[in-house]
Amino acid sequence: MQLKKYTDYGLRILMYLASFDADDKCAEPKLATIREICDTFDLSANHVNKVVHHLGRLQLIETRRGKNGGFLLAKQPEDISLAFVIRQLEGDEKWIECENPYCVAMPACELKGIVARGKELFYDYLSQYTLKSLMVKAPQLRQIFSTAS
Amino acid sequence: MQLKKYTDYGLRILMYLASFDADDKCAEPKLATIREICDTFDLSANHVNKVVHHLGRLQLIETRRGKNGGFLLAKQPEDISLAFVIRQLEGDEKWIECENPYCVAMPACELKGIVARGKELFYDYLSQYTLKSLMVKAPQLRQIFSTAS
DNA sequence: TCAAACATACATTCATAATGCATTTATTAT
DNA sequence: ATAATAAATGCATTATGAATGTATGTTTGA
Ligand code: SF4
Ligand code: SF4
Repeated sequence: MQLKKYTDYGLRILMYLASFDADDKCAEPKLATIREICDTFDLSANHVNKVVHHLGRLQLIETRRGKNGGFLLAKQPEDISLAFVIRQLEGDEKWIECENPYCVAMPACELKGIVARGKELFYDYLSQYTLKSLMVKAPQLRQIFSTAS
Repeated sequence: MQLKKYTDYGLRILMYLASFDADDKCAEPKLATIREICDTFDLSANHVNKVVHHLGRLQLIETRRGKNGGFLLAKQPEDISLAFVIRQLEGDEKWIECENPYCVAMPACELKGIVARGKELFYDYLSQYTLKSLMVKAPQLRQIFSTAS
């Protein structure tokens, strides 16, 4: 019972982007690159590669190929729901798998419903937070990110 | 992000015991055995063995070795909290691991706290349910369990 | 046309849940 | 006493999926 690193990596990437996004309002924000993220967080380039691609497909970031390419937030931080991000990156599977193999208790089991509602409660709770909620210490984050090797 | 089968097996065992427990109030309830559980749910004997042992250590069931041995509920179903059972069987690790390897964002990261509170919210929600909550269809469960090969 | 950057596909490694096997210990009916 | 039964315990193995690695393709700007 733990979030995948994959999911957390996605959130780190968004936090990274948002922390610099807040920097200059009007100007076109500088694009970040996979290399940059890997250097900052000391992560595997290929893993980050996939997460970035995923975030792109989710339209949370805009990716640009080619020289001087990279990616940037496609929305305002306050419009990026943590519930959405985590649900999508994590996958939305049931927290208990009752088929596969089939459980005889199924027809009369209250448990699966209780756990399913617990899961929804977790996401409901997360839905009150956005990427902006993670930016209360944006200057410190920016400081950390820009000094990290 | 899914509960371990191990955890679900534990809950099935408790449900099994409770469903028959409700049967006769005053008489010493019949003991269930690992073999019985395995036959009913079509599970691996050794896996169930471990879960039963764990439930015993948690004082949720009383185990008896030797001929005519087995196990039975050590408490009333209404005194067995689902939050406790799931937390114990599942293990109580953090849902995001920020050390191992160490994440540079740590000092300024709001995310870890948000997720940790979400986890607690999940368990708070579960704490309003007990094994008895799973017994609303006890007769049907008993029916299923007694007819399952 | 070259180099930089993401896109894509596939292969491999690693962690751990899940399962299997063997033996020991306790209990009780015979 | 003894044999049968059932849980306790320890260790080995397998299966699954996350995590990571390798390779190549594609787009884009200088
Ligand atoms: S016991 Fe209930 S929750 Fe668990 S597998 Fe069976 S039906 Fe699903
Ligand atoms: S980003 Fe925050 S939650 Fe994720 S690992 Fe780093 S400190 Fe922990």
